[in-house]
Amino acid sequence: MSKTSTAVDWRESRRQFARTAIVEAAWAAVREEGLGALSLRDLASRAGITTPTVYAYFESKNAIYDAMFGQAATDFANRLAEPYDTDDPREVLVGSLRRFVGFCTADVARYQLLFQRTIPGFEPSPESYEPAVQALGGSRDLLTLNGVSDARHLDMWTALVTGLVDQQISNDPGGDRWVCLADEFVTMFLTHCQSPTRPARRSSPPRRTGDKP
Amino acid sequence: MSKTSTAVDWRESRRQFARTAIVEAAWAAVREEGLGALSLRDLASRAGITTPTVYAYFESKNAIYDAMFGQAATDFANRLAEPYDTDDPREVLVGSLRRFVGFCTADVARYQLLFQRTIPGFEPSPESYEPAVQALGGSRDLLTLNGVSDARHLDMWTALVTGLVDQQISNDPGGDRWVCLADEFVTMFLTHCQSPTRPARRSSPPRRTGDKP
DNA sequence: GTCTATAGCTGGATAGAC
DNA sequence: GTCTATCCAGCTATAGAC
Repeated sequence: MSKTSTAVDWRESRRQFARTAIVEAAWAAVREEGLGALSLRDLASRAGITTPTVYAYFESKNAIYDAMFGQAATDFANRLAEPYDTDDPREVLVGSLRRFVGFCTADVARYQLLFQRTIPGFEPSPESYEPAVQALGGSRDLLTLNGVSDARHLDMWTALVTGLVDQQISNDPGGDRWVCLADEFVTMFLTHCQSPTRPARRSSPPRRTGDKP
Repeated sequence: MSKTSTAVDWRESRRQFARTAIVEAAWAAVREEGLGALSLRDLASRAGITTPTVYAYFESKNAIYDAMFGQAATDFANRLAEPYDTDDPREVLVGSLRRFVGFCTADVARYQLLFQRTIPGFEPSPESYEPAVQALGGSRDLLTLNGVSDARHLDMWTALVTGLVDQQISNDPGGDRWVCLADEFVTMFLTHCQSPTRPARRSSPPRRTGDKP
C-alpha cells in the first residue's frame, strides 16, 4: 500500500526539493567566495546540513557543479527563448544581444561556469550541456532572419558577442559601458554582412603583414 | 675586499638566475596541470629543489604568480612593440591583431593569468601590471593612426579583439578558425568607424526592443 | 642557501550509530 | 537520511640542523 505511484512521486519531489536547496546554497557560496573556491563544508553549512548529508544527494563535488551547470544552461536557454515585443529582425537581434550580455553580467560566477573552463577536473555532462547548444542554435536562426548565413559571419558574430560580454565583465562590472554599444555593434555587423564587396579570399595581395600566417 | 660592487652584482645575478629558473618551472607546471593547480611541491620538484628553498627566493605562492605575471606582461609589450614590415596603418593594425591573438593562443595558461582573473586570492602588483597598460596604450595609438579616436570606437575595438581571442581559444585551440578572420574584422571595423553616418544617439526612435535598458 | 622534518590547516570522502 | 567521528591526502609555510 505504501508503494503507490503517488507516494513514490511525493518522495521523489521531496528529494528534488532538497537537491535544489543544496544547489541554491552552492550558488550563494560561489557568488561570495568565487567559483573555484567552493568547498563542501561551507556549502553544507549554508544549507543547514552536514557534509555527509550532501553525499546523500550528490555523489561528488563535480556532480554539484554539473547540477549548477545544467540549471544555468536551462535558465540561459529560457531567457533567450522568451518572446520579443517586435518583429523587426534587426531589433530582435539587438534585443537578444542585450539579453545575452545582461544574463552574463548579472551573475559572474554563473558566466564563468557556463562559458569559461576554469575548474580543473570538471566537464559538464552532455545532459547538462544540451540546453546551451540549443540556445546557440536559436541565435543562429536569428542571424538567418537577418540575412546572415555565411559560416565566417556566424563565427564573427560569436566573437563579437563574447568580446562584448568579456569586456563588460572585466572592465566595467555593474556598469553599461559596453552594453550600451550593442546597437552600434549590430549596425556595424549587419552593414558588413550585407556589403556587396565579398572578401572571400584572405587579403591575398599584400601578404606578410608582419606575422606568421 | 669581498664587498666590491662587481661581487655584489655577481651574487645578485646568480640570485636572479635562480629566480627565473623557478619561474620557468612554474610555467611548465601550469601549462601541464592548469593555472589554478599550481602547487609549490610540484614546482620545487620540477626545479630540482625542495619546497623550503622556494621560500628563499619568493616570500609566498602569490609572489610567484606575480613574477609570472610581470614576465608575461613584459613579453606581451615587447611582442606588440616589435617593428612591422609595412607602413600602411591598416596593415599594421591587422598585424597587431594577429600578433595579439597569436600571443594569447600560444600559451593559454599565460593568457588566463594575464587577462582573466581566475586565481582566488591573487592580484598583480602595479610594477608587474605596468607593461600591460603600456602595451594597450600602443594599440590605442595604432587606432589613432587609422583615424579612430572616438572613445566608443576604442571600446568596440577592445571588445572585438578579446572576443576574437576568446573564441579562438575556447572553440578551436591550436587552429586558425578565428585568427584567419582578422583581416575581415579590421575591414568591418574601419569601414564602420569611417562611415559618415554618426550614430551618436543610441537607436532612439524604436526604443524598448525587448529588454531592460 | 639548502636540506630534513614537521607543523598546521583544509580539502573531499567514508564508516557506522541512530 | 542524518548525524558524529574520522580517515587520508594535499596544501602552504616554518623550524632548525648543516
